[in-house]
Amino acid sequence: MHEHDLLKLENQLCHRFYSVSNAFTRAYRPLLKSLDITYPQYLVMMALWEQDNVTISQLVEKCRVDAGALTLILQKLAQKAFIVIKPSQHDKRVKEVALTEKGQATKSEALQIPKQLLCQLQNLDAGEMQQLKVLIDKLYCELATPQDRVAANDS
Amino acid sequence: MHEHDLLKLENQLCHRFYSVSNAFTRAYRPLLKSLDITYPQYLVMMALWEQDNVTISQLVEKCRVDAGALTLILQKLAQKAFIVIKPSQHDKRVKEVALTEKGQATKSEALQIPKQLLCQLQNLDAGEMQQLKVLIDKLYCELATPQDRVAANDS
DNA sequence: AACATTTACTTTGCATGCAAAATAAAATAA
DNA sequence: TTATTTTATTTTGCATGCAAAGTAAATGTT
Repeated sequence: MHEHDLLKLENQLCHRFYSVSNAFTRAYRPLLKSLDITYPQYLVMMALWEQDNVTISQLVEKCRVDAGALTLILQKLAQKAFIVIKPSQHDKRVKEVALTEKGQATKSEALQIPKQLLCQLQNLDAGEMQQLKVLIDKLYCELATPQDRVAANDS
Repeated sequence: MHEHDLLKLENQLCHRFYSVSNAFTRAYRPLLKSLDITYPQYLVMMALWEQDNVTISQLVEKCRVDAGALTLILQKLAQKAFIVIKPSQHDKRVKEVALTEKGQATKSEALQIPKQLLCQLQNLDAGEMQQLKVLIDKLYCELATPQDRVAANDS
């Protein structure tokens, strides 16, 4: 590859991730509409369905959502009565996030979402899907800042 | 995989793209700082370095940036004197985007960017990089809306 | 105990990303 | 030609993503 080609868009891995990530958000939007949540809010809900009663910093680590943005996301999920946010008893700095009954109940509806999306990805077989996951995880570990990397390896 | 696992974050391809895409943006920021441009602005500049004097809709298609957002991005690149935007002679609806001398000259500086970023990705060999690109392109074709897909196949 | 430091979040300011509505000009139809 | 429709781009309103500054509470230090 000539030096000149280094700046071509089609050679950029980053541009592929940019395109696909945005495409995912657009693809999820109609599926999430009936739940009345956005894609980042969906990430948070998935984390909570997997493990309830967690702190905000645990959500930041698991969802890889910006902490500042998460403050607003959680406020909106609380407004919609999916979650409740309460200060921790032991440490007043810490806030704990818990699913409400509505939040828990929504999980069964949400189970349809991945199924519907997978229908749009018939082109990729399970093996390719797995390959992608492995390669992307490898990529993330190198790309993430040192702090992020520590968090990623812990999980 | 149990139905229950369908909603686990670690099983979501979308979350991987979300994480990596954001990580790319953060990784590029310090490299782009000396050029005084943001990551989306960099995408537009790469497109222009590859082909100058293009219309806005051509940039939308090539960069896969939202048209509404592109209006602002182009305004900022014009403010910084990287580009000039002028209405087309033949069709007053169309606007043509052209690099200024400064915009052209910046290309040689920008050549350092991909090199610096690749240094952070030593973990992936050329073969894995290529695999990733192929798989992601395949994914994009399925994920993109019908309109997007037409555009992707044209290029 | 009093001060400095670290930690967990929130706030702020700026830059998109996105859908949907709005504009203006060109192409078509009647 | 006039009315209708399509096309290219912009505007609007809302939701992040991000770095950096700000807060308040817990820890550590002297």
